[in-house]
Amino acid sequence: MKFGIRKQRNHLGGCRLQSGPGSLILESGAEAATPSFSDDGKNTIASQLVSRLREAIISGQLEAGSKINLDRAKQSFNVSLSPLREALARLISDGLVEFEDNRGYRVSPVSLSNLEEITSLREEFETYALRESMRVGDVEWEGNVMRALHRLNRAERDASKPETLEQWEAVHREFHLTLISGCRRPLLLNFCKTMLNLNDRYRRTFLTRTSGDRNVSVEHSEIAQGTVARDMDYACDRLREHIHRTGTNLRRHLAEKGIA
Amino acid sequence: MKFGIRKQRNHLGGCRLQSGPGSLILESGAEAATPSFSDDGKNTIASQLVSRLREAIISGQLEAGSKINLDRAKQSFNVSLSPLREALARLISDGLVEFEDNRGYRVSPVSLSNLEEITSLREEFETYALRESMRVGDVEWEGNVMRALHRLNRAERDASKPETLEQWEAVHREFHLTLISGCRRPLLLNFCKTMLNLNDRYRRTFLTRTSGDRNVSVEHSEIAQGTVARDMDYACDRLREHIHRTGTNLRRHLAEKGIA
DNA sequence: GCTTGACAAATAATCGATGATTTTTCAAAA
DNA sequence: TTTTGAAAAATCATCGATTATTTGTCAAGC
Repeated sequence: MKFGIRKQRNHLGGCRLQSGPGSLILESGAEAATPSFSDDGKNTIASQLVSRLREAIISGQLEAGSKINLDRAKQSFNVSLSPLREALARLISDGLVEFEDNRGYRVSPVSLSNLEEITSLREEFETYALRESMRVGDVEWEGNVMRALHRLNRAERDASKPETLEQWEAVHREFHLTLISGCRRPLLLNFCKTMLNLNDRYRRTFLTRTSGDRNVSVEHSEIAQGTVARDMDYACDRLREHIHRTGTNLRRHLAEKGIA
Repeated sequence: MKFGIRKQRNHLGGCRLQSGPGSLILESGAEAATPSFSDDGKNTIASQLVSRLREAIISGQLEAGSKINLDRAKQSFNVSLSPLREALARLISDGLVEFEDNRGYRVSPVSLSNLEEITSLREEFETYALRESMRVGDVEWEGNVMRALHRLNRAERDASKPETLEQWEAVHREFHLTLISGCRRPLLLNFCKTMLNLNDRYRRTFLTRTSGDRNVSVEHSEIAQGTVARDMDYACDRLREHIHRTGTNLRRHLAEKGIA
């Protein structure tokens, strides 16, 4: 007996979860597009908060390293303490939030060494997962890869339009996750997803546009083509280069901003 | 102004956090041995609960796949709902607990495919971390490895005495973590630690003693010797075999118990 | 001026109660 | 007998208030 939009008769009246002044208004347009599926796993306030907080951190709206004041966060997200704490606790696993007893939560700081670890772990883990996917992935997975590539190529990335940036980020993330989704290893996929999140935070914070000497579309296409052709070495080498180049670019931008 | 045992004047009177009938009494003797260091990171009830719940799950006291009834857990751990929920939320990251909106928390189930994934991921990434450790690890790390090996060799593993089993588990875990602790990659170490936890749950649940055709002490010694000698291929091969053998044994025991 | 320690303010952590959802029960209808 | 659906019970989720800890302030002592 679950269909359509949930009743959600909580204490907040109609204007539930509206956000603070000017910022943090998230994912309110997207879910209107698919109204009958809007309740997959985001029924509770705590779960909604996990998504909203994650997005706020990855997008850079919540500054890296900054302390998360519970009272203020409570107000700007218009929620009460219990779901907020629970959501933050879950975000620790993502590496996006840190916690210390009696000192509360803070947004994980960024650093050069952290970025370098993320990059090298992505190189290792994502190519491993890609290889496994090519080994055991089925035809449906291949189709998903091609579809994800197509969507990515169609999505334009115009820095002047924030909504296209959001959209590009979503399909880009989806592309990388689809590539490795054939491997049938939930724990590995979960870890790769976490690393991708962390990486995206750096990209969205420090990289407004790609470096001139890259054609990222071609890189994506080569990876995808090699993948569906099951050319393991070729696909993995392209993917590794792709990850490595982004890491190098990011490292330069961090250095420019004086981040150690 | 933090020394010695914390005041901890909470509402529970003297008999705080005592557990339910007959089971789940954990880590009460150990902390008396090191009274002046008992408060590293476990001040709050929620954080204490994380440790206690993790240990209860890994040791098998909380049955795999079973639902965690919040009311009952609240009572048997003698805590209130807020820290309990927060602790469980944090444990999701460890892969020890699963969660579903409005259906609550449950202990992650065990399965053959889960075990196989854990084993193969350990083979890949523990050897990767070991190689990195040998590449960049310093002398202090080498010393730590030899000390961990020594402690492991000294610890006896008598199935008839549960407290020695606990002790052996602790030093065994410490040995494996120390091996890779030289790599200077917190995210990688964290992942390996998680996999080790998951693996230990299988071992402690399904393997009361090691198979007769193994000399685990020798295996550990070979790994450690190869490691401090920085013989990368040798050490990694020994470690991989070690992990693989345990995986094979476990798989057999799971099959015997009819677990798919 | 610098340190120290008590006090106050800010913040984090916990609790008990209440609201919301899921699960169970059970009688009526098919 | 099986199915259905409403009511009851059990359980989960959230809230507001209370308690505990940390941080900030500032005057007294050195």
